[in-house]
Amino acid sequence: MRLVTWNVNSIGARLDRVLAWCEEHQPDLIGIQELKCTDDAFPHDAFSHLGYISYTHGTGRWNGVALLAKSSVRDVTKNLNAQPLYEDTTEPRAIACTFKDVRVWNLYVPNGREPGHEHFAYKLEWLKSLKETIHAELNEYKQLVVMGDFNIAPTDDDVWDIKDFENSTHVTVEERNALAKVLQLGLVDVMPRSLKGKPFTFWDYRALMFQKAMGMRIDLVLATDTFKSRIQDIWIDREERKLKGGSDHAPVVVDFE
DNA sequence: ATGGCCGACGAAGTCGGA
Repeated sequence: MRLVTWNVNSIGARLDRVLAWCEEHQPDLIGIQELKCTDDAFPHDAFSHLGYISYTHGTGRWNGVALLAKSSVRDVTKNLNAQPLYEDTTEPRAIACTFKDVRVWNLYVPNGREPGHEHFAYKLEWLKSLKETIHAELNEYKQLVVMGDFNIAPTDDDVWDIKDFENSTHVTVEERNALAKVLQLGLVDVMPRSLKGKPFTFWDYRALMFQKAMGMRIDLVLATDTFKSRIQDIWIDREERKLKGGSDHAPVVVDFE
């Protein structure tokens, strides 16, 4: 079976690429982030032609997450338990489902903008609510995966050069501690295999960052030990990031069972 | 040392991304 997480940076702008990728790589379940479209505007038909049922959670211009499955799934959940608001709205950043015997959470963690920003405090609150949600889920599910764009580089090795990250988000002690609290519930950050170079999942569009190998590992797959033991391979499709008209994030592919 | 791109919205320029 094949499970994938991918921040597509607008499903509207990326539709042809995402369809082509799915056709070539045949994920059984793919979680995508940053839809930038409403549930109504989501291209359900285009995916159903490829055999996917799409479960979407999007409200428009920003954010948005979806799960696309080759077979029907159960217990679709949107939002975290007691998810904090941002500017009085519950943003569409979390969706979960039960796929066969595996519980899968697909996340788009808030960016944080800069340390000290209101959005940074929101990011930490959001991660706290993620911890509480996953804590509750672990009572029910042993085969659990929490994946998506975490907007956190877990260690200094997960960025091209930590010296370039002074006063930056994604690498602060606060963010890493908030992630560590989720892991302490009984999950492991499963390290993906890179097809070339360091196992980065994101390269900024600007300044030839991809060509200079200046990336970050911020798209993560967290798994319980019982699910991790079923993983045969986990790898980053950097080839997709190379292509013209691609997302700035690469798909992370989990082959299991 | 700095900035360098891209997408949505909407029709120019601003915001968000990380």
